[in-house]
Amino acid sequence: MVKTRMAPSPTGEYHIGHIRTVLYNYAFAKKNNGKFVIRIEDTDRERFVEGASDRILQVIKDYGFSWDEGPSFQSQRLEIYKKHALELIEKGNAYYCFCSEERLTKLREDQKAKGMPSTKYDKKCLLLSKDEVKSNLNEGLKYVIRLNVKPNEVIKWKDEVFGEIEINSNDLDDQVLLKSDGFPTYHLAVVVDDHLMEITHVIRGNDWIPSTPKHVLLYKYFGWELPVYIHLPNLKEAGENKKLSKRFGAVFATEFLEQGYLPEAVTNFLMFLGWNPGTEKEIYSMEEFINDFIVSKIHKTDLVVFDRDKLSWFNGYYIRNMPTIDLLKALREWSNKYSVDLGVEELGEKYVLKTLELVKERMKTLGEFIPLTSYFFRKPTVLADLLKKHAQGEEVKILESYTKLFESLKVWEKVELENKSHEILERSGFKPKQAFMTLRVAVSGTEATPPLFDTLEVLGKEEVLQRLKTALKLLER
RNA sequence: GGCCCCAUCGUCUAGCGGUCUAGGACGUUGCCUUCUCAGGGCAAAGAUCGGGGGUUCGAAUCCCCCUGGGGUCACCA
Repeated sequence: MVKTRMAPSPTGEYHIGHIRTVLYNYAFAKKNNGKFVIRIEDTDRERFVEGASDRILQVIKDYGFSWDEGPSFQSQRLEIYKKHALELIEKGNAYYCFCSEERLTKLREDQKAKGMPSTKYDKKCLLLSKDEVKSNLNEGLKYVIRLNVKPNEVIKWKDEVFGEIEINSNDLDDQVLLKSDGFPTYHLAVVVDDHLMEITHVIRGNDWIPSTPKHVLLYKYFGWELPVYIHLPNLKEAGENKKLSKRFGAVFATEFLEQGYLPEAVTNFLMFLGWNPGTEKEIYSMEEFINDFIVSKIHKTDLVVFDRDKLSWFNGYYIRNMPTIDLLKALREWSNKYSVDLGVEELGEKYVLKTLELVKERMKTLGEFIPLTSYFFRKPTVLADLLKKHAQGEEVKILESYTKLFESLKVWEKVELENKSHEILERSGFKPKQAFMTLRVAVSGTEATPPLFDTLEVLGKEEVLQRLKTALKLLER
């Protein structure tokens, strides 16, 4: 059975790139009727961040994912890793090392000074006799357990995306497997856990390629079957050739949600960062993605730009194509979850729905609802200059004649408003733009709104007349 | 610096020896729809496929070199 996993480390906030990795792991498992598991890799006590794992789990859920097993925590499985490290010592594939940190740094400095191409541990402790080791252990000396890498051995494996990769063991260091605090390092823990949890496919960022040979070696020493490796192109910032940076916008998975991006829009965007179906279809639901996701279609490339403009387009697309009633629900949930005041409270659900109907094709994020609809819920601030801008000196005449017209109307709906408004144009000689822009500004305070007569209809007769009156007063001064 | 990986419009990409005068999407520009902004429709600009050698009747597609970019070299993951 296919089994994939996501193994977050609770050392900070979850990055949007991590969600993309979750997405691919999840989809691949589901596509193959397999399982997706979550494992928390909390083996670094120094960088451990309180509450981080809860937040990571939460954001994975917020993006619409669920898991079939876990979360399990590596910190609760310490004995298992130690047992396996000992097993390797037994076999001669690992050894105790009692070297101090000072010696290690000095060693590295010396190697660097000598111009050695890379710095590596010198296997000093491998020379220790069994008795020496035993007495060191009895004295309670601090130790680590290191991988015993044999020289000049070719290590190779086949990556499903990048193909055959091989490396000489001379380029590998005697990696620490078990730290002096009794915790395993990543390399030991992943291999042991992936094997014990029967993970069949490892899908992760290609920044892991350089450490894969260590894992391959470990599998070999344990005598275990290698999982299938699928490395993904990493995400980068446009123009920077660098990792995503806060300087250019959100980078944490939660930030996008906070700003009013829809999970399904973000995941749709993420799907195409390193994968495509080979067709021209670009709008994908999770089900469709699971159905069409094929590993051979993962783009074999180094870096992929995280194009915020395209994300924004996806989000706008999802917003305007969502039934308005569902959008309103999403908007309310968002405002509750992130304590954002929509500023719509007193006017009732129906009214809010009408305004949303008018602005939804203009929204790129949920948050944009607020500035886009503010004049529907509060009196706008109207600037005299703006009022005069399109009126060509006729602002008072325009506002007065339309006030008179609107007062006389029995039916307040947009077709009627539009027809009657055009009739005035003919009689008075106002140009459409001249009159309608003036009205628009008087009623909304801005030059950009949904179609004027839709706006007037929603605002209602009383409110429109009041605003026209206010505008007229402003002009008197 | 050692090792590993990568290289098609600005960006995400299609392409797997001939159908490519290189297709789509985002972005950009223009036109139409119109009272504005969006949205929608249409159109345009935009890559001699990083460069140079091969292989082949024929290469974006295969091979080599160069260049450029990225990753990684911890008792971090």
